[in-house]
Amino acid sequence: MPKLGMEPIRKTALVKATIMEIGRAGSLDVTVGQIAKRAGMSTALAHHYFGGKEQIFLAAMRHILSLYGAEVRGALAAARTPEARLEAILLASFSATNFRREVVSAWLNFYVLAQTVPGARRLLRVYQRRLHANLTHALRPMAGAGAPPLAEAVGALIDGVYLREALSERPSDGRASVAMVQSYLATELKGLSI
Amino acid sequence: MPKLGMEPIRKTALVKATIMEIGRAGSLDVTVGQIAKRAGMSTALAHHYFGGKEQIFLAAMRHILSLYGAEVRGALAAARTPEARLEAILLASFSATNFRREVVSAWLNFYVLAQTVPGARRLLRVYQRRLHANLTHALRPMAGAGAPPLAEAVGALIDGVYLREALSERPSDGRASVAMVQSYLATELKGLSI
DNA sequence: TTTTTTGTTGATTGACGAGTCAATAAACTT
DNA sequence: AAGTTTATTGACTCGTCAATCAACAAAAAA
Repeated sequence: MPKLGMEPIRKTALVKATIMEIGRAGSLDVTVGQIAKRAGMSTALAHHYFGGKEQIFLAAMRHILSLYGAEVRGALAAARTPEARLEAILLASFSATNFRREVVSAWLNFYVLAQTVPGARRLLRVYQRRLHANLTHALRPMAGAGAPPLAEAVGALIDGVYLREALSERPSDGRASVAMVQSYLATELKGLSI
Repeated sequence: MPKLGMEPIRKTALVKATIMEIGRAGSLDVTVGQIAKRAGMSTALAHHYFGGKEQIFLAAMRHILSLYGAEVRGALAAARTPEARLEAILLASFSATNFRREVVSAWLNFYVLAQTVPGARRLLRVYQRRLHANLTHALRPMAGAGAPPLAEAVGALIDGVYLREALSERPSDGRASVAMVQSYLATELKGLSI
């Protein structure tokens, strides 16, 4: 009994299932069969809607990225001062969501994919540019012309801290990560006015 | 015509071939057959010496790590002042070697593997501890008791800068990476004495 | 010299997996 | 009512691959 308009439902189900399976496996070593099964359909249907495995993966990455983007926008909307803007970006970047196993796994494998798959590389660029733009905007009032290079450094620091926290033994602590980046920035900004 | 004492020769050949193949594929999606072929032997022999695919991968990771360690030690040996120590660590971390395609690929996949394979996680810990110890030692004269947490931040910054540089479009520029971390440190250390 | 250890591979096994196809069925169009 | 589009799947193809085995060869030990 084919109900019409299934395409978006099936596609989101597949994307969610893909992210869950990547989290379970810790890698992209996931079969279309596993994804389809978790999404409650046949492998043939998964192929029907996405055409191939790589496109399923890319859709999943796009989804992760859009979740992160929404989180940042949401936090940013309520921020009035530059300091609040910065904190909003950091809180969103180190939120509990981003430390969930599936999300960590997605990001790490995203980096691997970005080496060779043009689509993944493009998505990574989108993330990096957006982060850089947000940081520059927030830092401009404090750092003026020094904002762009400082944003570069803070962006790298965020990625590095995330990487370490995500791969640490203990359950990841977003608050500590935020504090670390903030203390770095505090000194850095103080330095500017000397 | 079996010459004796082949084991170490075969093993190093396999490790090198593994790293090259990982670089070629950009992932761990590499067959034992490809590795064995590049190393000039049969798949059966690869299994004979290593027992399985995972052990080949771990040996390759160990090799990458030992190369990096040797590079750091070499640079550190010549450094007399704390500043020179720091620079040595940075130069080694952002050397051309570490930006070669195979090495980048090995590191990225290493992170992925560290999520699920205990052996890989252990190796990652070794790298992190060693870096932290080296940084703390170099920073102690300048930062005193503040050295350990500062070393933590610098370590994360190094990883983050490496990640970005390794995945950037343009050929990676080690010198710029070193400069970025150094300028961060300069401000940070100046801040301490205020 | 027999035996054991070390090196080596072709061939095979057994399993899995991506993608295709033909077929079925319900809904929507004309 | 006939035709078209959308949804859906079981079965199949074709390929790959990790791991094992049996067998051969040469050096070292006994």
